[in-house]
Amino acid sequence: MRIHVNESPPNFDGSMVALDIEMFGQKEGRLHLPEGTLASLQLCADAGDVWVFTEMDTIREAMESIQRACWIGHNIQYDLFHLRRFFPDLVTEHPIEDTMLLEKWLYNGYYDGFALKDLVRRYFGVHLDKEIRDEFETATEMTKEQIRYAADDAYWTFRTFFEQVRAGAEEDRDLTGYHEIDIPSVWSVLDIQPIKVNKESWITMVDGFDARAKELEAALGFNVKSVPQVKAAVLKATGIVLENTQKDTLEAMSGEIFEQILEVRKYRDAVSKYGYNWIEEHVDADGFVRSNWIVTGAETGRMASRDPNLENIPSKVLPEYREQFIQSKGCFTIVDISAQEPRILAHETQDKELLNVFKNKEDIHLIVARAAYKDDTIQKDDPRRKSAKSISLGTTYGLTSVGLSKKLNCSEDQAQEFLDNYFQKFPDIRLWIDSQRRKAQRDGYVTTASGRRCWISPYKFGRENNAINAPCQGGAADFTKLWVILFRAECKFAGIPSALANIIHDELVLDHPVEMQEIYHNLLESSLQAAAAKLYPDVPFVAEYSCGETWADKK
DNA sequence: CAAGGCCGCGCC
DNA sequence: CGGCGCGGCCTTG
Repeated sequence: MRIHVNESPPNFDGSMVALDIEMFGQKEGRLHLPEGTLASLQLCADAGDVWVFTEMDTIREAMESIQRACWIGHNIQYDLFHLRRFFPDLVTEHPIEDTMLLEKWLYNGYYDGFALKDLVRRYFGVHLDKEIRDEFETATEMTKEQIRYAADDAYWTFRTFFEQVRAGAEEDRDLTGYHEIDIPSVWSVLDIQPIKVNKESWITMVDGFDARAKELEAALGFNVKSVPQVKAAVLKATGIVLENTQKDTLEAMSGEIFEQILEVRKYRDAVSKYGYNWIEEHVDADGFVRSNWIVTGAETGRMASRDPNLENIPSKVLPEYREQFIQSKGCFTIVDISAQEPRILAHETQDKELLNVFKNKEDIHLIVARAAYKDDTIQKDDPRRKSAKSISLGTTYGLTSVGLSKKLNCSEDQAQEFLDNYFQKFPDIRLWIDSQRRKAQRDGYVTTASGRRCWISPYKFGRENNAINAPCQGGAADFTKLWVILFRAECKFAGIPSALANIIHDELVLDHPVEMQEIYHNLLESSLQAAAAKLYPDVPFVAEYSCGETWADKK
C-alpha cells in the first residue's frame, strides 16, 4: 500500500471511495458534539493507494475531488457530521455506503462486535491496532505513525465493504432494506436538531426531588439502593423474606415500608439519573441538548440514543421532566402512532379478527379486554382495559401465564384463562407465534417487514421470545425510520427544514414556527401513510397529534 | 483500588 | 415477557 500525503488528489469521478477522518481534541462520550479539530482526511479507491490530507486547504480540495464518487465509511455518520462542520457546502445529501450498518444488516444478533476492528478480524483474520487512537486526544500535529494508522482505517474500510458485498451475494442476501431504510436514515439522524431545555427550572425541580429524597431517606435510616439493606430492613420490619427488591415485587406487597422504599427510590433515581449531573454533562452553553443517535442501535433494528439518552426521559413516573424540554422556534408538534406494535402484529399474523379491529377503527385494548374477560359490557374507563394492555403488549414479548400473573397480580390459572380467551378470539396469533418459533429454530433467524434479518442465538436464554418480539419491535423500527426518511424528502420538496428534534421509537417531536403547524401536520400525515402503504398495506395506521410549548403538552 | 458483573429502572 | 442506556452497589483480582 502506498500512502500519499497532501498530494494533489487523483480523479475519483465514478469511483467507490472509502472515506475516513481523524480528529484532534475529542473526548470520550463527546464524539458526537461539534468539538475538536479536523486532523486529517483519508481516501482509498483501490487496494494499492491511500491518500492522506492533513491541511485544511488540501482536505477541501480532496472533498471537491470526490463529489462525483460514492463514499464508503465505517460509521460514516461520524465523518459526515464533522466534515459538514468545516465544509457544509461539500457535505450535502450524497450516495453513501456504510460497512457498520451493512454488517448489522447482514449479521445483527449473530455477531456482537461491529467495530471496524471486529470486521477486519472476521473477514481477513487481521488484527488492527487501535491503541494509537488515544494519542489524537492531545495531539495537534500528526506523526508518521498516526498517518500510517489513519491510512490503515481507510484501506480496511475499502476492502471490507467489497468483502461484505461478496459474502452477502454468496448467501443470497437481499440488501434492499439496507439501502432504502438504514442508509437514508444516516441523513435523517444527521438532520435531528438540538433540543432546548429550561435549565434553571430543571434545577429547581431537581432541588425539590433531592430535598424530598433526603427527608424520606433520613426517616427510613438505610440505603434504599442497596439490595442487601432493603432485604434486611424488610425482614426486620415485617418478617418477609424478599426474593428481589424490584419495583413490581414491592408494589405487590402491602405495608408502609414498601411504599416508603419506592418513594425514596423514585426521587433518588430522579436526582442521580436526570439531575445536576445530567445538566452539567449534557446541556450546552446555549441551553441545547445534542444526543448521539445510532441508526441501528438494537439487534432488532431499533435506533438508540445516548449521551444523553433522549428516549428514556421520565414521562409517566415524573411528568415534570418533559415540561423542561421547551420549543425554540415557536412550538412543538408531537406525534405518535397509536398502538403501533399491535397493528404490526395484525400484519404479521394476518389474523382476521385483529385486522378487523383496526379496519373498523375500534379500540384495540377495549376489544382485548372484552375477549380476555369474556365480558362485552366493559367500557373505556373500566380498569380491565388497562390490564388488557398488558396482554396486547405481552403478546409481542412472548408472554407466559407466569409473567402475566405477576404483572396483573393475579393467580397463574387466572392469567392462563385470560390468555386462552385472548387466543380464542385471535386464533391466528397463536399459530403465528408457533411458526415464528419453529422458523427461528430451523433457520436461526426471523425477519421484519423490510426484510431485516434478526439472528436468534440458539444459546441465548429466552430465544423463543426474541423470535416473536423481533419482527414486531424491528418492524416498528423499520416503520419509524421509513416515516422519517419520507417526511424529510417531503420537507425538502416543500423547501422547508424537517424541524425534527427528537425520535422516541413511535413518536416524533418537531420544533417549528407556530404558523407552520398545519403544513407540518399535513406532511407528517402523508409521509406516515406512505410508509404504512409500503410496509403494512393491509393495516390502517393512525397517529395522534399535539402541539404546545413543551414536550409534556401531549393529549 | 479499579474493573466489571449485577441489579434496578427510566422509556418504548 | 422484548429492546436499549445508565447509575449505584458490591464483589473480584
